[in-house]
Amino acid sequence: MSAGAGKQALDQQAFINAALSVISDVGVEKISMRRVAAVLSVSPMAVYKHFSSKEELLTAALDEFISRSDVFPDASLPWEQWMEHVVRAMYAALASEISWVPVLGSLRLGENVTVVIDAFIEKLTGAGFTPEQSLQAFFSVIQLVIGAVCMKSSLQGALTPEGDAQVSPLTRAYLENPSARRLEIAPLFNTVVQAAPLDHSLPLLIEGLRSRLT
Amino acid sequence: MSAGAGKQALDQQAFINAALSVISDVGVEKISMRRVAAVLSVSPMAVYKHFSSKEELLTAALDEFISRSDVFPDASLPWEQWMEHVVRAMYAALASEISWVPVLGSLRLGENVTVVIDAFIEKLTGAGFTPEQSLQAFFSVIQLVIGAVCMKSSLQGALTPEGDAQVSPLTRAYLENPSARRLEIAPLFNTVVQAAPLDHSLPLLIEGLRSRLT
DNA sequence: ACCTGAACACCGTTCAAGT
DNA sequence: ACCTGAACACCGTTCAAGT
Repeated sequence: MSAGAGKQALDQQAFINAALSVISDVGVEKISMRRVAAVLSVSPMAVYKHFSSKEELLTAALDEFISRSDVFPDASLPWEQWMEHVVRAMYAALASEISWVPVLGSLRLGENVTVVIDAFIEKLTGAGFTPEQSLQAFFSVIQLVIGAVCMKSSLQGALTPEGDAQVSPLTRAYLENPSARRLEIAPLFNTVVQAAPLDHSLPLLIEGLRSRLT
Repeated sequence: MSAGAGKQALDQQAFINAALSVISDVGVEKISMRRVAAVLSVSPMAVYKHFSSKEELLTAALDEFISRSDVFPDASLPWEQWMEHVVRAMYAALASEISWVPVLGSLRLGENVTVVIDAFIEKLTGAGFTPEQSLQAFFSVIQLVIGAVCMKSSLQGALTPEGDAQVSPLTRAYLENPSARRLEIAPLFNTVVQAAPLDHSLPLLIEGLRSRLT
């Protein structure tokens, strides 16, 4: 917009993009105002012209991340399949940028979440649920996604290196004080822990919802 | 143990207790090695004789927190009620020390979680579920608790001051771009958001489980 | 308006040293 | 063995100043 001075003023979006690129490089836990500024070759203090704190920048970055995740399937699917797709897409998005997980509980949810809510209510009311049931279903489902992704990140020990016997830390803790019962359970334990967390909880929830409908 | 030199050597437990007291004073997000050391009137570096990093100290502190939470009700309750009690007790414990929530996804689960698992499997297999179903039910339930407590902490804007109209930040975001649909939903919105998150999701899950049993 | 530089009050962690 | 002191390489944020 300005004259050809080479460097036009940066806007909020530029800092949000920079923040997301830092996050995908080093993770949310290592992002810093200095790093974000460095991506834009700008002084660390420039960020404060656009966001009043690190938390505000992260809140905006999370909202942008959500809007880029694009979770909606074909609208013509029956509600059970539509919901399963949306939930799995949310889970996949968060699992692909797992470092968001620890801060999910401390950041405000923003504008783009409301778009997802609208779609959810539209679909479920169309299927015969009341608006209230639909809204409650949405929050139940979000709970499951967040919980699942927390489980995933806390059950597998942060970085599982390549080879290794692939025994999760919790499985190891479980077998440190063995008992008759534990030895009986142990074979199940590792497979259940390693399974995709949504595979059991999501069908349970959908079944619960279906039983409300009829 | 040593002579009456006034100050016997500190053990791991002393540092864990100090960490928990710092957490209950200032929250997990503000704990630091220096603060923990200060509680014990000791050099910050003393902590490293017992824990090799801050993360290890936090992992031990979380495990201790879990063991103190004491979630088990009367064993004679039918499984649905037993489970509802355990889940609500877990939720209440985490809600009372809400600052744990953000780190739940990044800390390893420790020994004391395995005790809870054992009790869960015992109860559910006694009610007719297979060991595998019981274990999966446990993880589904943990997902719900973690998700619910994340929702709670991220839906209410960190600190809701006393009076105020009590409109959650998400509700406000929802009404910033109103539409016919949104105005219709709005009255529900705030009440659903403010409700205890488990009140809807937990019955759904239990209903789903019950339908598996028969 | 937007950005910079220096400074303040903190961090986690290492290392050599004390008793 | 257990703890200390000083130091290193970082943080978020404030403030006065530059253009």
